[in-house]
Amino acid sequence: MNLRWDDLKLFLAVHEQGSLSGAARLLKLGQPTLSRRIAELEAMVGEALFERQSQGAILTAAGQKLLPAAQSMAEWANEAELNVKKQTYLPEGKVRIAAPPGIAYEVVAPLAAKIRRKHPQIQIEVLSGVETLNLGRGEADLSLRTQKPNDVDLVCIDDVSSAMRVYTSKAYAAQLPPHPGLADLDWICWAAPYAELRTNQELSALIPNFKAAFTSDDYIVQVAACKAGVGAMILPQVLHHYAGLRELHGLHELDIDLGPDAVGSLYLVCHKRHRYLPKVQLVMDYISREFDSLRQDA
Amino acid sequence: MNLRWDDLKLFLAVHEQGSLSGAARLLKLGQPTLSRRIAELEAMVGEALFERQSQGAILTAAGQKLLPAAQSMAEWANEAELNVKKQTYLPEGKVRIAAPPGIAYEVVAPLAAKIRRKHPQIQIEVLSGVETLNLGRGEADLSLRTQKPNDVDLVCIDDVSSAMRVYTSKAYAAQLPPHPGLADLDWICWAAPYAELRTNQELSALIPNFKAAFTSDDYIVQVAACKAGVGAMILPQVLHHYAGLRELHGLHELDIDLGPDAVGSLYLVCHKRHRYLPKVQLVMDYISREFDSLRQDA
DNA sequence: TCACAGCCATCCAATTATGGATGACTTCAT
DNA sequence: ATGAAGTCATCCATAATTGGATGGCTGTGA
Repeated sequence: MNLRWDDLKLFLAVHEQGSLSGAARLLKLGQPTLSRRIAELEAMVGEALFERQSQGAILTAAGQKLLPAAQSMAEWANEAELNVKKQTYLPEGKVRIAAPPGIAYEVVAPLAAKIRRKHPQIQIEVLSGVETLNLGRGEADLSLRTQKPNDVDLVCIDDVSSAMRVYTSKAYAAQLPPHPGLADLDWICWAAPYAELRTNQELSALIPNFKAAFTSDDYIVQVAACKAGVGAMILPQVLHHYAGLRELHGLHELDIDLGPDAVGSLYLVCHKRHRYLPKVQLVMDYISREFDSLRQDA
Repeated sequence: MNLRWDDLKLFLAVHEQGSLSGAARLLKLGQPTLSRRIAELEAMVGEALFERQSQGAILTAAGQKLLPAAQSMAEWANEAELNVKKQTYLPEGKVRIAAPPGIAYEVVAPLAAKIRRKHPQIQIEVLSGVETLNLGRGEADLSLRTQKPNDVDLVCIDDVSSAMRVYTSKAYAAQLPPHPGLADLDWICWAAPYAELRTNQELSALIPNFKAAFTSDDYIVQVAACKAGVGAMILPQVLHHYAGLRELHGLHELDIDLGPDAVGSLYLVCHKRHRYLPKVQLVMDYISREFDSLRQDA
């Protein structure tokens, strides 16, 4: 006959909740689905298991007889879940996170330190770069991306948006004319292989005959140049607020409007196969909490 | 976490069939479906349950831990099916009993006949041998053992003890000297693979330079040799009393003291998961009643 | 008497799952 | 060395399932 085991689960839920609707809510199923599934189970069994009333559903005699087996299955299913939880309760192992260089340095690295203090059994490997790694192939477990993924196998767990702002050293800002425009600034930009990054492209779009005054492929070098007064760079505002004790400390935010579209987003992405791995979940939770604090600082 | 109960069913089928393809065939599912469903279960569990090989799939340690719960669910699901089919809680199905050869022949076989007369819907399979089968793996539902189990998952339902005595044919006994010693007897013993049985070892301990006069791996052959006057064999006294109408009828009990430790026990053992299965419980009740009559005859 | 809230059953567009085809791999027999 | 037979994983057209919308019913309170 081959009763579907999940149907027995639904059957038990209906009994415990006292109604098909209640069971549907508990199991996060549609009420039509619950109704149909129970009807199919009854068809397979050959007689009614519930007597439907407007107040709910009551077990028939046949349903009463099925109940002990369903309850025992539920007990063993719970054992299975506890078993699995015990086995995987302590997340451990390496989690590889891919992130753009600035994010890698300012957000992920300090976060890794924080996670490691609490969870020494977790190793974090940060892949700093801008290539879209193949999460499905295991090239990274998690990815922080500035573009929303459109691959159906990828899940966007969380995201944070931020205004993009212009930052310089105080000394550099002091020697600017009043109300400077974008073209009045010397720009610090990304060198190859990062030349195609969005900030570079936006500056090219906004400034006629745009030429970067300084370029580097190393984020830290760019920040050092900015602090040394070489020029200006575009950064997410939340990074400036967030990294109070980090490299961005001491940079001055210019009061220059980059336009309504000057908003950057950061997406926490993973492959759906990895989503429930305990070690990945642990790190995702930490990143989400950082996103929470980023949102509150903004 | 909410493991899908049907996924556990698939998991168990893979284990029992030894491959994803085999499980797919058994369950009349597509092999890609089976492959994906197991992958999804593993994703939810957070680690691999099977080690895939070209020869099939082998349980990992995590899979081993999940197995008992899945097996128990299967048993209760089967109960649910039987329940539904019969509309009454009439135990039915196959019960496999493992027992040492002599016990299998003298006790279990006649008992099986008795049970079948009253309960034709119960099938009994007797596994005659001395290996300690893995009850947890479902290799047998019940076990009659001469050693008390110490596995925490096994339950000793009942047990019976008996003095061990020496038996020969009357003709053989008639030609013995008065008050013969153990060394005066020709011994009928177990051949490989049963050579390590306890009676063999006890004789080796009691008789210097002990050599069996006759060995066989077949219990019936040993009894036939004994009746034919080849020599003596050690048997539990209750078996001789019990099997009044059986093969041991006609054997003569010698008045030889084997010592105070010459006591054998028989334990009725099952796995705690099977304990409350109606079919198993029915057979256990019958065996316990046989133990009762063995104790009274002693 | 009437409105409301809960229930269940049905319809059908949207979503998800399935499995045939396929490729890659390993093992075994010739 | 080679072909056959088994395994597993992936793709994607097709089939199956889901659940929002809806209607009908009952019980309850104003």
